[in-house]
Amino acid sequence: MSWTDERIATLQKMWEGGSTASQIAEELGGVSRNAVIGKAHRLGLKSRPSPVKANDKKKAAKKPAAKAAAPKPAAKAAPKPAAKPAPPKAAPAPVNADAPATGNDSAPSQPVPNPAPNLPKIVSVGPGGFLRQGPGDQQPPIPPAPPRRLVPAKPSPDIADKTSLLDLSDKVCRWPMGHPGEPDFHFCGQSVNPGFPYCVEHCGRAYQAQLPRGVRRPPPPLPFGGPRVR
DNA sequence: CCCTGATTCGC
DNA sequence: GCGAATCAGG
Repeated sequence: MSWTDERIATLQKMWEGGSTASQIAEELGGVSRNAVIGKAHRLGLKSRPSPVKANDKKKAAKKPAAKAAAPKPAAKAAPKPAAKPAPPKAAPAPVNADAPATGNDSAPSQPVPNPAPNLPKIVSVGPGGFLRQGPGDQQPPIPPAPPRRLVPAKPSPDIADKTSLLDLSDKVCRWPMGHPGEPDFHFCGQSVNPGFPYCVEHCGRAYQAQLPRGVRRPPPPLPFGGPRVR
């Protein structure tokens, strides 16, 4: 298998979308996890939570003589300024539940299609203003797919209303709908909750409040998460 | 053990 | 450029 433009694009988007190299490799097919990582680095994209690269302490002058026979005298001098965009953590954002704010070309006055008139059991309010909910509280509130048309124009009509891999940007929700590789696989495409990779609705699913032990349920829907069902 | 990404190096 | 082998942390 060779790295065609499409395969590279898939790799790129999935990599940026947070998928692991294994998942990407499995999705692309015909390549190994190492191939994906190698290609990703060659493409220039890299970083992302690496278990190995993250730390850098207490190794400077600890055991210089532990390994005398250094098999790989690699000369390294790459100061990586650990760039942490600090995703959804402690963000003391003013909870303006109905102030979408910023680059919303066309979202007049209907940010959340589900105001939930009865206000069931919201656990907490996320930093971006989305509502955190328990894993089990997702059943009723997703009735109609809100008409979204913030995409300028589509060259191909059969994917006219779908956000494809190539349509992802910082402005649209990257929540995957379906599985990559399937014919109708696409992404949510809604306007993002400012500062997050997902829209408000999917932020509520991505960042769930912890439930007390015993009440927790195992299967939370994760993007690219579970085993493929083929 | 499993997983992860990073890096090296022969091709 | 490619990716298996290897490394190294979780």
